[in-house]
Amino acid sequence: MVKKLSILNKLRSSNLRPTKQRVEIAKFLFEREKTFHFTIESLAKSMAKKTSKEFALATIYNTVEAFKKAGHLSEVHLKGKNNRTYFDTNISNHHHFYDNETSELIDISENQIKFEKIPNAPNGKKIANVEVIINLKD
Amino acid sequence: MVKKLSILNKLRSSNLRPTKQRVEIAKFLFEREKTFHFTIESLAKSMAKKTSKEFALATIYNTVEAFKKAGHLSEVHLKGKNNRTYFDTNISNHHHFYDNETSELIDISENQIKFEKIPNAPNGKKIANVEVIINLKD
DNA sequence: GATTTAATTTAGAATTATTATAAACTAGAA
DNA sequence: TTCTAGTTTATAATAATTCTAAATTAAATC
Repeated sequence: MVKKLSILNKLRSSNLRPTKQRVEIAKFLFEREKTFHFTIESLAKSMAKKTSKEFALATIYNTVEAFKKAGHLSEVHLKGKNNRTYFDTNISNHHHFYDNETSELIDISENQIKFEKIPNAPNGKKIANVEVIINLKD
Repeated sequence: MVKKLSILNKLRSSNLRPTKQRVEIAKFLFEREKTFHFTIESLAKSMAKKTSKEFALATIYNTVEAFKKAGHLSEVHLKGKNNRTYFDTNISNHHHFYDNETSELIDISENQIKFEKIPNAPNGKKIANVEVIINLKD
């Protein structure tokens, strides 16, 4: 009951009408202990399993985009071999392990990586943020 | 003449027949002082300018793929906002600045970044390599 | 609770990057 | 010169994503 409420608040406070679809997706994505990585395709499959009537793919796209805009999700700027866009429920500044074999992402919290040396931004630019991807192999 | 020859050698030693198209593309990509970043689209445009008869897009794809397989090009595993695949004539281990506004990449050599702290690979995995992307803003 | 309205969902078409196909062409061997 | 396998090419196919316009629905108003 508490969780359900916080989902509704999360949606409402972001000016997103808590429709059946958004609530279902939000519950699936945000009612978790750990951070969660997914693609549109994997999310669509998960929602199809969870509910009898499956959601339109466009709704998955719309909802994820809306959640991203609202700051509840972040997009991972990684081009894996499967060419799918990854999303992450972890919206804090952080890094990733990436396993190209399994296409799996694992979070690395910001404080697990420290730089001894890093270059300055070129000419008139500033550093917006630093993303580290540690590619894994067997 | 020397340059032309090294291009021919580069192709032949990779078991790539030095066709007109491959030689033209290779000259454009590899006869440079600095490292060069491009997308299929930008390369196609450049080749169209350079030559009267433009190359088939499939040839650009085929050639870039062949050069990549031969180890003359590397693919940048970055998903920018334009959703194009970037290639890099710098095939050594290195890092990048990325300007999301202009979609421009700038190389950072490996020795310009040093880690004070980095996590171990999970479970049975090993670290294949580490890619750092420094996102820029104005 | 019924009515209204604007937001949302939906199916399907459109778009975009990339890959596959199969016919025409060509480098290099014989 | 002839032959053949490797290449190029135009075009079709595929795959992820976005667009569109009609149907549905949340929630405000009566």
